[in-house]
Amino acid sequence: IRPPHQNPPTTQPNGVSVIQSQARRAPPAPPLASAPRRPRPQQRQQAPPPDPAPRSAAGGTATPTGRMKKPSAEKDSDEYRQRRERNNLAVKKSRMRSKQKAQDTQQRVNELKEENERLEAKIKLLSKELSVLKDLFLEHAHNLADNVQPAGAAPDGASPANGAANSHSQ
Amino acid sequence: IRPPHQNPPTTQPNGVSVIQSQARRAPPAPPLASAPRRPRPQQRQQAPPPDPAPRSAAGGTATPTGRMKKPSAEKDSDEYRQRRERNNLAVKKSRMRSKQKAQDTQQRVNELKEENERLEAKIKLLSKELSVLKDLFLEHAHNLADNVQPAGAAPDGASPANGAANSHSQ
DNA sequence: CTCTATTGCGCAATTC
DNA sequence: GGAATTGCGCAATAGA
Repeated sequence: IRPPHQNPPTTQPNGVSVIQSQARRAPPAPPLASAPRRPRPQQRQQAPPPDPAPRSAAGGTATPTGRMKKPSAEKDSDEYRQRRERNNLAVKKSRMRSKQKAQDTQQRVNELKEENERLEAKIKLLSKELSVLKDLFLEHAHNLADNVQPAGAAPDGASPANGAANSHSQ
Repeated sequence: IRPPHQNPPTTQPNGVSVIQSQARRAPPAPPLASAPRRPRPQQRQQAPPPDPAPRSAAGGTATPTGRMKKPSAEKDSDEYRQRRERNNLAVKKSRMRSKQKAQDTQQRVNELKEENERLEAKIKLLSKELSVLKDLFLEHAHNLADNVQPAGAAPDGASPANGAANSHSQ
């Protein structure tokens, strides 16, 4: 595992503070083979899977220089930058939480495992105790039998411990 | 959760199919305010924070101070594309596993919780049984007392069930 | 050194 | 319009 680094927000590892800066990104930065920006189908919404039409390729870009979607400026926009930055922040936050949750869950597993062991140990103990007591009962019963039967005359019928023969289902 | 969509890579939102071909990405694509590709500081390795020389952009083919790994062409390289693609694949795989693991862990928690309940129920049962048996013992002890003491004469000393007075803790 | 696996990051789409 | 999520690609590493 790799210990998370820590990079204080607003600073890049290399020390470049990238944050709220400004401008630059003149090059549209063709993301490359990057994602078509996935449709992101969600549970409720089901994007039509097929998209048989492989796009007419890059042809469309009427505005090589400009952004197609947005008439013109967008990335140059100061506001765009702000939004991006806020989003980036939100993303970081979200991911942090996600990670934290995963860790917590893992820990939960460990705790539960421990408790399980504890409980099992207890069960073992209780079972043993029970077994001992039962043996005592049996022994006692035998003693009674030895006394009563061979002697022929029972000293008295008083307080016969009762014949409770417990039958446990285990 | 969102059902993974399926987006056949190779399609751009705007309809540009950009995939594995080559060519294109002429623009160095300054990702924006983004990091100059962060050094990714890690525990063991601490990128020398300073890198005072902020790359002179693409130009420097030479490797003055700044190491231009690849003098110039790199992204245009066919090989570059291949590597990227392979990595993208690996990334996807890795993320999938990660997600799967998280799910498994969560499920583990549920299972353990269930088992815990089971065990606790069992403990309850055993405890109850024990308690009953103990009560029987007590009752028996009392009966003995009633018989022996008041009568004054023990019928016989034969096979006295033994005086085991068990004292249980808890 | 090459290749895969991980991981932080920023982006954009989508949800809420 | 805004924050939160999430799939994706990139690049830097870690690991083999």
